[in-house]
Amino acid sequence: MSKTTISNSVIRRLPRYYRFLGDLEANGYVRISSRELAEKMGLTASQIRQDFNCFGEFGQQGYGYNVTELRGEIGKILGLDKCTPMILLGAGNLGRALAAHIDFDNRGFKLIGIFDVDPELVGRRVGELEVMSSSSIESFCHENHPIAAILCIPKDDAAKETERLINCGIKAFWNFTHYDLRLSYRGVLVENVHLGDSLTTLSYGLNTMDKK
Amino acid sequence: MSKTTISNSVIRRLPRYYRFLGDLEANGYVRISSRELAEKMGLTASQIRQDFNCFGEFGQQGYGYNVTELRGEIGKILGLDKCTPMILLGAGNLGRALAAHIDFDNRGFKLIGIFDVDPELVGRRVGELEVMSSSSIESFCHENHPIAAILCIPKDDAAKETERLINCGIKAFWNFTHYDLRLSYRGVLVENVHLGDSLTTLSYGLNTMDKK
DNA sequence: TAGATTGTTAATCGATTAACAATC
DNA sequence: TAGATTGTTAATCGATTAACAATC
Repeated sequence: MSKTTISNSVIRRLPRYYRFLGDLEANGYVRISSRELAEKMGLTASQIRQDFNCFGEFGQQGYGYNVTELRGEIGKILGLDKCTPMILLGAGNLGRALAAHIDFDNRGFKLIGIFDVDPELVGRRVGELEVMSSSSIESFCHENHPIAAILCIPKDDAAKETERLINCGIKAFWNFTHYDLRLSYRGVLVENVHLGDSLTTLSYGLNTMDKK
Repeated sequence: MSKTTISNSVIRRLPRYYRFLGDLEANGYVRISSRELAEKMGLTASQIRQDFNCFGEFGQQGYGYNVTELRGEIGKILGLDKCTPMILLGAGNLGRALAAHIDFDNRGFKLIGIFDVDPELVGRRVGELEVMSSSSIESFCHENHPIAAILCIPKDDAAKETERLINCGIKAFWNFTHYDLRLSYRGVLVENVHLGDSLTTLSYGLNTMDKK
């Protein structure tokens, strides 16, 4: 029976399931059991069945799960059949790399605008888009109604620009800023990516390893 | 009393403590109580005290914690006083952006070499370094002994290159590949960063928000 | 000394794992 | 039908929160 509230731990595992199921599909798998999937992913079969059953009954007793079907269901749960318009603030190294590197289409988004304050960068081509001046964000949003935004701007601008984007109708932030975005406007989402923190945990690991 | 095994949840919070304490220090804070820090970080005072006490007694009853001192202790725990030599594999968009964008020095690392298979990229300057040919990895490692590596290479090369780097003495991987690095060579660390998965959870959030 | 706040133990909460009846 | 594997309930484990004695 499907649950009403899904725990964060489950949500974080969904994209990974989706990814593994895609690989299995590409390798010609038609069916898979929770036991076999657990083995491949380094989880327990119990956990996998619990996770899926948060959303419905996708399997069949005695058979397992149909790979394509299950992947489709998880894709729908993740909203990957959608195509939410997204903009990027900050066309520096990282911003440009994300614009070029991320497969937005297969993750439920479409990148439709890139902005920077630096006149040197304005007009520069990044993939299919041309960097626009930050001053035109309002008019652009008024016309094109993006719903999500990537933040690749300096820490000190983050609070101000976020406020501004919320006023432009942005509802979801993918934040690469060194600023901990933790706003609680009702109905505004934040996904913080602290690459520095991630690297730091690696340093911790090496440090404690040495001491053993 | 300090614990022997530290849970992963605690470890993941350490870099964030370190970051917040840095901000506090920059803003002239000398002391802070667990209650006040909890408020700023969106945690509970209990949790903060529990976390710190995994490593020792850093506070003082009736006073709280000395900001600079506590930050220093956490920095030491994280190994930020070290300077582990690190190399980068893959000088594409993302690789170059990381090389330029990440503050390695303040996270316990030093980037000392960048490699790519593409002859077009070899010789290109990225920050202070020049991209080298992947074929010279072995000789470079033999001479310079890097301990950590960033993987920004295609998914299909990940398994092979990882193996190769382990043979060169690499002990820690910061993996941006779409490949789930989950090797269990004794004494080899992996930090997987799945940017696509992170964006996908944002899609999930928007998708479920809409349905309410 | 009185007030504040830690370090630490006990209680609660939530997530993972185990078990098993239901059923394909 | 027998074997396999799910969906789901119960048991366990771990992490978070609450409480409070110790002490600055």
